Amino acid sequence: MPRRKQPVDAKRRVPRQARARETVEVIFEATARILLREGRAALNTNHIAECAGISVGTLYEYFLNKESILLAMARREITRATEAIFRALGGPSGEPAADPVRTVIRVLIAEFSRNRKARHIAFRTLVAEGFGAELEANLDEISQMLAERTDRFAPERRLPLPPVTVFVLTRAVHGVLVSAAEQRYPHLGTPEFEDELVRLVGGFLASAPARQLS
Amino acid sequence: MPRRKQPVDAKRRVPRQARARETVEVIFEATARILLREGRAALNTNHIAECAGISVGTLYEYFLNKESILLAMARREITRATEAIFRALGGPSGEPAADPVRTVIRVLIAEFSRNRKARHIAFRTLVAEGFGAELEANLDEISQMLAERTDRFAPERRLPLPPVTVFVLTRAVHGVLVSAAEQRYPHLGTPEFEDELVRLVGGFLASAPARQLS
Amino acid sequence: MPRRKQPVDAKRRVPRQARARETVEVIFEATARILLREGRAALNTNHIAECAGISVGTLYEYFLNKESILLAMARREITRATEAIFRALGGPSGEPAADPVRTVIRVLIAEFSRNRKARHIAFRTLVAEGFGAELEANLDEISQMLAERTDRFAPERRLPLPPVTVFVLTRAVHGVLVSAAEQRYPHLGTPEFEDELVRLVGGFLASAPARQLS
Amino acid sequence: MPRRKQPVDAKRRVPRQARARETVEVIFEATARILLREGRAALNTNHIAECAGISVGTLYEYFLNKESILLAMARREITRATEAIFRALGGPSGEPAADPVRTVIRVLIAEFSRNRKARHIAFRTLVAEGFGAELEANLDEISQMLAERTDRFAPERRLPLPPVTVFVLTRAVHGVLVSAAEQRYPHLGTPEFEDELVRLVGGFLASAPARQLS
DNA sequence: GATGAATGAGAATTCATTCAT
DNA sequence: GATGAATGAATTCTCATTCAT
Repeated sequence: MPRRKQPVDAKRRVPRQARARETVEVIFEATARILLREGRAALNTNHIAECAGISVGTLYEYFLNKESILLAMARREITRATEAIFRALGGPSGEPAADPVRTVIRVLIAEFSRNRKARHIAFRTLVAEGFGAELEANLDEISQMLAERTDRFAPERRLPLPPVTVFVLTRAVHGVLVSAAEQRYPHLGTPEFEDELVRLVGGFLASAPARQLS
Repeated sequence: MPRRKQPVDAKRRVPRQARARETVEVIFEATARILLREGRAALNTNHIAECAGISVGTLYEYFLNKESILLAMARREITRATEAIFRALGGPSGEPAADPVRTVIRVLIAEFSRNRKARHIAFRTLVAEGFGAELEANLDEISQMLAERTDRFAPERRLPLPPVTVFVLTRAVHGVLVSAAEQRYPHLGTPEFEDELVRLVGGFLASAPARQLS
Repeated sequence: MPRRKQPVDAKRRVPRQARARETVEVIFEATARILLREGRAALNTNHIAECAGISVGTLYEYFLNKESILLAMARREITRATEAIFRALGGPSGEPAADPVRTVIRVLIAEFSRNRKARHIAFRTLVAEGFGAELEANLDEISQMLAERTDRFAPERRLPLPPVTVFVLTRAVHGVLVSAAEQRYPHLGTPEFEDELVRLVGGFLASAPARQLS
Repeated sequence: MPRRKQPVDAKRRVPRQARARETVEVIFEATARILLREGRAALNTNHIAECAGISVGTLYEYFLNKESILLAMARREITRATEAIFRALGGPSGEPAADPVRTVIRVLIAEFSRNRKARHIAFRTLVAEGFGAELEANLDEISQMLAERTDRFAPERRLPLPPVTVFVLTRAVHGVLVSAAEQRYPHLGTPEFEDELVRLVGGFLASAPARQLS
């Protein structure tokens, strides 16, 4: 590794043309493929470029360095998961899902099942590069949205939840999913797994101490 | 000629003498300091040796390679946490703690509060190098032990818990603690935080479906 | 050229052992050889290391980058020239040379005749990297020394010279030498050349307006 | 595929249209700005094009390669200086200036005061690329012309000067000016500075050994 | 046991130049 | 004439590891 280190953040060429967006996509795919097949240690820019069928130079037109690729991937995954959840819940103003908790968990499981290894490594990079707050903020955003939603359609629920509860709840679910996705757990995707997660959340919420309506 | 990558595992000299143990300790401290202050990317053997005030050659007397340092650190943390839990629970055959769940959680919080970031990075590396199984095995071991214990003193509990439940429970707790440690979550260490975690576990166990005694 | 740019200044390993000093010398020689035979464009760290019979890694133990090698060379040349002049003039407290101006010019010509091309490129780098002031300071230091000396042994001379005169004089001589060394001028080293330079200085000093003794 | 290094010389399109001349000007300005603000190391064609607000492709319409840009800049400066001197002296066949030496020096000081650093770097590059002869030839051309001129109007002068004298004289003056420009010497532009230079040349010429008329 | 200079494969990154649009 | 995305050879630089002292 030569000279240390540029910002990692800060985009290069903004992919405006279709061609450019394609290139970025190809880079992401190559990165994921290498991560999956050969592991993080085998990930280097020359290899990515070769795998992607582009030249190193082109790669550097779009990304500042190796880390920033992983960073971008992680961010895209975050955006994607968030959108999937919104969509599943019927959009910002849509009809409430019958069981919002189960809906969200189902979507999350689906997201974490895609591309397990690359996703995980990308996320790890996000945290390692000091952008872990983005991930955490996203968890809070989702739970915030869920809370509002539940509130709107089920005001008898004793919400809003206090911040500590939200923190524990989101990190618990996230921790289970991350661990399961980490290539070690074969049951990610089974109905039992989904049931257990729903029960985790349900049990926690059910045991919440009564709280006066605000 | 650098001859790269030997099996990461397989210990070198077992540090028996006091001097040797000191050296290992000094290496661990240097590693933690670098991880903490300069991040994962700045961690390399030359730097560790320099920071530790020893020569690279000496470092290689004690560790087979870079990864094995992190591996050893992470293992020590795991061992330490496991022992702390055992101790708190009164040893393998000791008196039962009044509330084993709370006892374990209290110990875990204490452990995660120590040396937050360095510990986390060591863990992350453990996982990255493909030794995640070790970490996971440890989680399962602890929960297994807890389950037995609870079983022994509270046989009316509908144990043993099915593996999926154990998985979700342990990873949920671990996920919360990791996130709190990583983020320097200000509430890590408050009674409310402990209560919430206890409630998380308790609520989950309480909502477990009835199960016929085997 | 990868990532831009480290300090250029700031030494690495200080060559204390004889072996180390040898290595530095070997690097300098290789650099000079390449510069002479293949030109500045062909100068790269791999090539230098190969030429010097060492590995690139070793080169980087002693120098931060390519520029810092040139920088060090230039500095060594400056030191060397200064010492040669001092020596020729009989040391700080020695007997005065019969003709200090000619003595200094002779030494300077000898210095500029050695290693013309490498020397020149090293100096150019010194200036390009923003350390041109060192060179200028050296010129001033030498002329300062000369002035004191002449003053001491020939107080009837109308010294001290005003700063502008010193500036013009030193830069004039230096300019002539640099230009002659620049590979283009074949007469560097002939007695006529020396005579002309002595005349340049002599004529200038002779035409100095009278100046009251301080 | 970047195909490197074509003969640095050999012009491309001769900028005939006003638009074309404008583009060349913009490129020169961008180059000077980069040289000035970021140094030689930061000078590259992509950067120049970006700075100039044109595309790299366009840049290559006007210049064969990077070096030829600097070459053209340096040449323009030389031409400009030469023309200024001719003009000041009243043209090739005009009336003689009262004091040709002072006239030339005044013009040179004015030239070197403009655009100091960028000009200097362009020159340095010219030399580095092996076109130093062009610069030197120009110096000789000017001094030659001056000599003729002085000869024509003051035949009692013991001219022609021998080549060594011409060399020393021109390089001395040039050296002083380059150093002053490079160092942002505060006195460049003061009457004293001009006087000193005139004295340098005058003193040198006055001390020339008698020479029989050819 | 300790040292630390040396190694060199390998990874990162640049930038002059082209060419299809 | 202009554009700017793509190219990839060339270079810089790192760092795990060894081994002679």
